[in-house]
Amino acid sequence: MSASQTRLTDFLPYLLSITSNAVSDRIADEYRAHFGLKIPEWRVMAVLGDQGAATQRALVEATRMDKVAVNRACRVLEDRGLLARRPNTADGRSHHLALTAPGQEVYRAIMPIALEMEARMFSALSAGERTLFKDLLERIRAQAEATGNQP
Amino acid sequence: MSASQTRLTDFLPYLLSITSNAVSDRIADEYRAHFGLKIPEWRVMAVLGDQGAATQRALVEATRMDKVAVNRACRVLEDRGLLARRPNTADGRSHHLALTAPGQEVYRAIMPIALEMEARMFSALSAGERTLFKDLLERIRAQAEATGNQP
DNA sequence: GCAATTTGGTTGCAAGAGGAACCAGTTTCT
DNA sequence: AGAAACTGGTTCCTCTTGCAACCAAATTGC
Repeated sequence: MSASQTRLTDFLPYLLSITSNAVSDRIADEYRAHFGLKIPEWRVMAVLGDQGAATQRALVEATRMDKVAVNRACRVLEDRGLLARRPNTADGRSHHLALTAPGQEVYRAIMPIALEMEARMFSALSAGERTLFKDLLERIRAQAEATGNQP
Repeated sequence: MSASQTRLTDFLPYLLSITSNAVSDRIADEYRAHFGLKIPEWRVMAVLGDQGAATQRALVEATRMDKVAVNRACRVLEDRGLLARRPNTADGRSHHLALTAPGQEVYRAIMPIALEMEARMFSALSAGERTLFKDLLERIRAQAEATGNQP
């Protein structure tokens, strides 16, 4: 029972933040070095590679990123020819976005690296601890988001 | 054993990132609403309130923030009269920074709120789970930082 | 069928974060 | 003691991020 924990380094939000940053930085380096992709771009590719075509709206939901961030990431990927827009017959405002052939190749090349990097990054945890960790994160996030919306 | 987990929402770095952001956002709101403090400023106050005087160099270590961020936070706190600089007799380049009397009052007012907020944010976890979670975070961060430094 | 509201997407702006260059004071080496 | 290398702190600049306003297409209500 830590009686009076007033040390910054004992605060969970602080620990959570610096850990997340350490991991993100490390991963961002890797993606940039290997493919010149930033995290938002990689996230969009991950969703499209996994789910197939989607609108930006759908990508916002899937990645939990701001719609501006999604838009920018898509534009970059489009400019690089990794992603193509096709008109959405059901709704003239949006487009169906999908990976092009080169985009799918990049996706297939990235995926194993992403998984291997995740494995390396969390190698300090046993398989059981990893699933437990996921579960804890999920509960914390749910709580934080629930707490947030009382205007 | 998730055979082929290629879903973005199954990636630990992704989950870690969005959870950390959710918590940070929530906390940032609280500090801003109550005291007009940003997270970097709050971190500096937390360290000074707990440890007493320190140089910026020491604050950089204690908070794991960039030295520019520390400098800016200190300047803001100084302008608000919450923190004072005293010459460092041992080293003319740096100063000893410490909370002023009003600064200590703010610190004492913030602390219970910070603790209460932490408790609320992590109320989804049992006491045992919280310590476990801390431990897992620590190991992950160590691993991430170790992985990072091979130039 | 047309006005009013909503929604997907885009643009612009302003704040935040981090890096590189820089200054002043300190240590090291001769 | 003086030159060279180093370090704490500051400034400057760039890149990223998020919000708010905006446009165009679509839906709702009359």
